[in-house]
Amino acid sequence: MSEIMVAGVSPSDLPACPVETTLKLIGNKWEVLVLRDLMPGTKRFGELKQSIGGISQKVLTSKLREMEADGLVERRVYAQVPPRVEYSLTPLGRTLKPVLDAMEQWGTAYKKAVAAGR
Amino acid sequence: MSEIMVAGVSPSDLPACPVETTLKLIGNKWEVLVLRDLMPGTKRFGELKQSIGGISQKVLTSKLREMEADGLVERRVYAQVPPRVEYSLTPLGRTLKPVLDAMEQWGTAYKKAVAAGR
DNA sequence: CGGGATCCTAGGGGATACTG
DNA sequence: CAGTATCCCCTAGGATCCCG
Repeated sequence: MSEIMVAGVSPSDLPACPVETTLKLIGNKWEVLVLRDLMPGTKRFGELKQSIGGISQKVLTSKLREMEADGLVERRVYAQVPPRVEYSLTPLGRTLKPVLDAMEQWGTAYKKAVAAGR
Repeated sequence: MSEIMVAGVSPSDLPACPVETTLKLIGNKWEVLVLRDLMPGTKRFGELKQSIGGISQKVLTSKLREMEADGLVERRVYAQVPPRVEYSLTPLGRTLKPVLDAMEQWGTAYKKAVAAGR
């Protein structure tokens, strides 16, 4: 990750604890789900809304804006009508894959334990 | 994790997606921080409140109760006065270490990038 | 289609006071 | 000390309507 640019963020904005730092960027349920659904590749706004499921467009819009401002997500607008807007992860956003993987693996193991253990 | 007992949870309570399953249990900022601070070992209520920082005792109590109900945290009460209550992670709770580690590593790398890259 | 702009509500969460 | 019990606030987030 050493070559990733992190514009507009001063170290003093960040908590001392690394875990809290991570929470500042993806401490919200919706943010994690956006990450999950963009990890495989680019998606349009509507696709994202569908695949996340249960999110309102207002919230999805605002989360995407936040994540864009944080440098995790890239927004590409195509000048055509009807509008086409595509979202994808930035290189920085993709560095979060290990976190997502850990969550996915734990969830899988937990579900297995629940199914078997009781 | 195959030998962990997960009482009182039916598979139908859980989302299909493993990531969402994980979010159901530790999708909250405070829950992650409780996990972080109990990972090294047992702590008393007051210690926990201090080390987490910025959490009210009402919220801490309720989060600990939830996590206890979810089988992540164990609560041990010592019959003495003044009361002594100790919290620790259950074996199941400890299986979340990889998730916490991933978050910690990402946060560390990110902070380094922010400090250097700009 | 992708979103602004509004309006509105549930409930997460703080502050304070009291108790075993 | 570790809660429980209130009161209260605020804002995350849903629903709707409109617009380029």
